[in-house]
Formats: sequence, structure tokens, C-alpha cells
Amino acid sequence: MIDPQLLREQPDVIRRSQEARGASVGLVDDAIEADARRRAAITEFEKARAEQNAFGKTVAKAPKDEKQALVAQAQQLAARVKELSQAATDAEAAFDQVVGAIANPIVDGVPAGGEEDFVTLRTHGEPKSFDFEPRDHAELGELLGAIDIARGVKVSGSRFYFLKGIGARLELALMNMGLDLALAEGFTPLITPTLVRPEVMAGTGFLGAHADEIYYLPADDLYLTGTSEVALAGFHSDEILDLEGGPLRYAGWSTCYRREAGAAGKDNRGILRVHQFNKLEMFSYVLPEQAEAEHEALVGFQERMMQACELAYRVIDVAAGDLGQSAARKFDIEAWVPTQGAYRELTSTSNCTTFQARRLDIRTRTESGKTTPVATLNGTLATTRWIVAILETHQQADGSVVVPAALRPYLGGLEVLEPLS
RNA sequence: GGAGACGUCGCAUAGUCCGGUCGAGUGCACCACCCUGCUAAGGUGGAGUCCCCUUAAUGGGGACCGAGGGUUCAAAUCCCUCCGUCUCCGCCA
Repeated sequence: MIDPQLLREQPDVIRRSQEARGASVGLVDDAIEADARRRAAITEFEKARAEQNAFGKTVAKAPKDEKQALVAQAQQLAARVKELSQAATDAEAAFDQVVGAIANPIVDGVPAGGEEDFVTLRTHGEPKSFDFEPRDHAELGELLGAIDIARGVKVSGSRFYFLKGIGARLELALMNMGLDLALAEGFTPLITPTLVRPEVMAGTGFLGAHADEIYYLPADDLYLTGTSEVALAGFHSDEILDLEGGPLRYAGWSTCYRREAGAAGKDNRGILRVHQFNKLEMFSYVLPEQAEAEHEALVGFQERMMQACELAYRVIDVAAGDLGQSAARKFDIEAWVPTQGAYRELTSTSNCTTFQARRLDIRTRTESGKTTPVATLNGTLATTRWIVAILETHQQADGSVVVPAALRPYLGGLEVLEPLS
């Protein structure tokens, strides 16, 4: 949710943001109007309520013989209060609805436009070239006995898979390497619940436009999370945090579930796009003025991981229209996937400024003792998808795969993954 | 899954049976000051959150006793639903 004060005092900031996102600018004026109506309704109700409260005290103190007449009067007052109360509630709900539809104002510098309008901030490493015909990760996974797609489909349907043998170990190695980096940077590891209540799902903003991406269990009214970000954001909901010692950083590990409803026919081969995968996610709670610095820090950690995996990648500044409701800025890191001849997203890190925290009621205390919403940020540190880029990038002509040096300690010193035979 | 108990302002509790004098007492912790003087204690005062109006600072009002409804002129207190916690029993990886 956006800052209502910003809406009142600097609506142009929000208008510009909406425009850059290709979202409704008119919504801003609707919200300002709804805000005015809401405040008028509240004032009216509260006046009547104050009157009723005062009257109630005289009723309580009145002698018995006068009570009857006073109560009759009070009944009329009560009826009016009830009406005004309802009106105020309605006006608040109307305001919440309009204001809730406005996306987080973007950070200055975010490129305007849609999916194609990203700006490449930097690239690292050269796309790998081969003097043989490279195999794609699905084929390599099969040769190595690392990925069993056929059996995944047999057991659970399309877009499911088994990680087997060295494939399973490779994923755990990636996660552990990420966790070690996170620990060194002051992150607290969390293994999070993957089933959450509707309020938490809504609070983190995942029940909006992309609600059909989410698995839902009607028998228990619970949602399966597509990222541990949901649980990590909910972790401190309704709390006042002490951030004097710096950012509160968490590294959440969880399995992630995505319906991929809108992705029919896209990335059908291999495990690039699947219904279930594992992810190590960074999540930071910081003072609002530190949010952009923390954002840079998170993307820095991601780059260290990419470099440790010896992948060629680029960092992009995602355009406003492709940010989603909560993010004010998003950096994606895309790794080169040789058989696709393209950079594919391996990580994403979002600065949600105070937008998410406002909705989840996560605050901190300022020096004057007032409370104020914190900023939240999140970003990927490792996921199953990385296996795609690692296998394809480091493959050799015989189908074996060289293990990046930094990853070897996590695989018992293994230097090369060999085909089964 | 069955039976019972419970959910009050940071923590622990009083208040709920018999609705108004309860936005709410006490202890601990916290903050300020005073006293005292040393690895103490005592005294006085102050503290919550959210919202609305107002202001230069300020002041006024409303809401909040797990959440949401209901009854009533009036609800922490009565009724309903939900959520959660604890104890016992059952079941289970």
C-alpha cells in the first residue's frame, strides 16, 4: 500500500510512477477523492460518537425517574451513530480498494515501459562457445543421471521432475554454498512454512493480478507459496522492529510452488520452468533511507554467487511496467544459457520500499519515538534453475560437466560430473 | 479427532459471575527528575497503538481488552462465529 500522506502532498510523484508503469493515472485522482470522502465521513461519525459518549455518562448518573426519558433520547442518537459509523466504514473500504490498486511509486531512474524496455546495467563473462554441438540441460541431466523428467511426469504430471544422484547433490551444494555466503553477511537462516493463510498471502501482494499462479487448498483455506518471500515478509508482520544495529537479514530456504498458468507452451523442455523447485531467498528489513544501498548489496551477493558458479551473466534494471505491484525497483540477473542462445533469469531482487511493510504493519521507531514503516527487500541467492545454466555452460564434448571450483567443496571435492556410461 | 481450560496496555496479573463509577488497577521492566552514595535501595512523575480535526510548538476527539459480528441508550463484562494457546485422551511421520 502506498503512503497516504504522499498521495495527499505529492500526488504528481505517484502519477508519474503510474505513467511509467503504463498503469492508470486516473486512479490517483480517484484515490484522492476517496480519501477526502473517507476523512469527512470519519469526522462526522466521530462527532456524533463523542456526543453519544457524553450523553451516555449523564444517563448513567441520572436519577431513576429521569432515566426513562433520557434513554428514549439516547436511542435516537444511537441510531444516528450507527448510520454514520456504517458510512465511515464504507468510505474507508472504498478508499482502501482504490488506493490498494495503486502500485508502489518507482525509484528514480527505473526505466519506463514494459517487459522489453529493461536497461542492461552490466554484463560479466563471455557467453560460452563450443567446438562441438552443445547438449541442452535436459539431455545432459539424463546422461549424468541427474534429472529424471519422464518419471517426474509419470508421478506428478507435466513440469515435474526428479533430481537424482548427482543432480540432487548439485542442488544441495548450490543451496549450501549460498547459505555460507549468507551467513558470512549476517543473514539468519530460516526454513519457512510453505502453506500460509490468506491474510499473509494477501498482505505480501501475491493475491492480486497473479492470483491464478498460486496453488490453493480449499479444504484448509491455505495457499502454497511460490517463494519463501511470503513467509519471510509475514515473519515480522504486526511488529515494531529495532533496526539500530543495521538491517535485519534473513535467508529463507523453501520449496516453491507455481501453477505456471499463463505459461502454456513456454519453456516446455527440461526444468527451466517447473511447478516445484527449491530456492534460497534473501530478505532484508531496513530503514527506508537505507533501502537503495541494501538493494545494491543484495545484487552484489547474487553476483558473487554467479561468479562462483562461473556463469556469464548480465544485470538488468527491470522496466517499470514489469515490476509488479510491490516493487519500486527490480534488478534481475540473467545467465547465459548456451542452447537457448539467450540470457535467462536466474535471480531477481526487489526493493519494495515501505509498500509491503505498510500493508503488513511492520514498523520501526524513529529518534523522536514515532513509529514509521520499514523498507523490505528480497532477492534470490540460489534456485534449482541454476542447474540449467551450470550444466550447459560447463559441459564437455563427451557429455561430462566440469564442476566450478567454488562448488567442489560442497560436492566432496568432485571435479567432473561423468555420464553414467 | 474427542473432552476441558483460557486469550486484558512490553512481561506477569486484577477486573468478566451481578453491563455504566474501566482505556482499564497492581507488580516487574522502561524513561525523567529527586534523594542517597556505590557493584544498592527509596521517593515523585511519565509512559501504548492506530485514526480524525487543529497547531509554529500544541491541543481536542474517536477507536483498540485475540479477530469479526450481535444484543443494549451503554459491552473487557452478555450472546454467536472464527483464530490461537494450554492440559488430558486418541491417532500419526
